[in-house]
Amino acid sequence: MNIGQAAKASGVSVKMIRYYDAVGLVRPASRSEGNYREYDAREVNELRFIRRARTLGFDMTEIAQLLSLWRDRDRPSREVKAIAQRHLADLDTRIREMQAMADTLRHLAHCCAGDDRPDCPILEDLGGATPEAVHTTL
Amino acid sequence: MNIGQAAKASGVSVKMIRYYDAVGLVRPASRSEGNYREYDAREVNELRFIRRARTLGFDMTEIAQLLSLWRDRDRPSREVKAIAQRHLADLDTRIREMQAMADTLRHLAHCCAGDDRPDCPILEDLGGATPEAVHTTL
DNA sequence: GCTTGACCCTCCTATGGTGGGAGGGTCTAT
DNA sequence: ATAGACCCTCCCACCATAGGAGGGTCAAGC
Repeated sequence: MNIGQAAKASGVSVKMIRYYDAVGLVRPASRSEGNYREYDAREVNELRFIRRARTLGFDMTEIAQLLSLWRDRDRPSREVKAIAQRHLADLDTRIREMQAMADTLRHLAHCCAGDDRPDCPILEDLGGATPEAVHTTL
Repeated sequence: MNIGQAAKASGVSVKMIRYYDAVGLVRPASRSEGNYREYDAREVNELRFIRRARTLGFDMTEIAQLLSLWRDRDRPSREVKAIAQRHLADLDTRIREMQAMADTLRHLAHCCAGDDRPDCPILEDLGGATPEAVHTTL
């Protein structure tokens, strides 16, 4: 199985397979006589695993850990869960931050007439957050 | 006012001020005899504006547009609102995506015992999403 | 056996926003 | 005059991904 077929079967792009190979996230693929990378079902499964983990937002460091636990039949599920929960906490933090942004923006946009007039609470907020500080520090 | 003072007054790091200068987000700062960048209250206000916009998640392209509207006293607030709403929609999309990730992960983590045993629904999900596809495509 | 086209290879570039550092110049206070 | 704080430019790294150039390999059809 060539890299193109592995890409189709796993849903990971050819580019990314080569990248994962280069950085050592997957073990170096064996090579054909013509120096083509060769893949079997096992390796395609690992690529799938990586793709699925990426869609859940795990970064490559976390995926490397998850992969090695996946390969280890005697892993304690505690370790997997710990990684997942750390990542989950991370996600929740980022979601909260983005929600704070969105809430502020929604409020400002709601207060903005959005017509021909120049008065705009959005720009006022951006420009005038704490204007007095400038005067006092100059 | 030197760049360090402008950084303190605006809350934007020295590094980032130079970067905004280099990429043209702000107009090139005037220079002293010794080639030091010089800032006045007006420019510090623009840096503040940028910082505030960054905390609301606007990217540099959007900020460039917002800045030019801010500088234009005759802008129609419609244009500002349009940019804000586009960005808001973007934020909401990303929030929804991350929430989907978090929800899935929360469910999987909840189902995982997290003890010494190797059985782990998290790894099962990552590895076994659609395993039959591999067999049928090999 | 030769050509064609699909596929593969490596190496380089860019993205976006930020930080870090090297190597060297400027300014200010003692 | 010297020390120390500050500034300058230029380069590198991050993370995950995509694009392209320049060239090799393979399979099918002639």
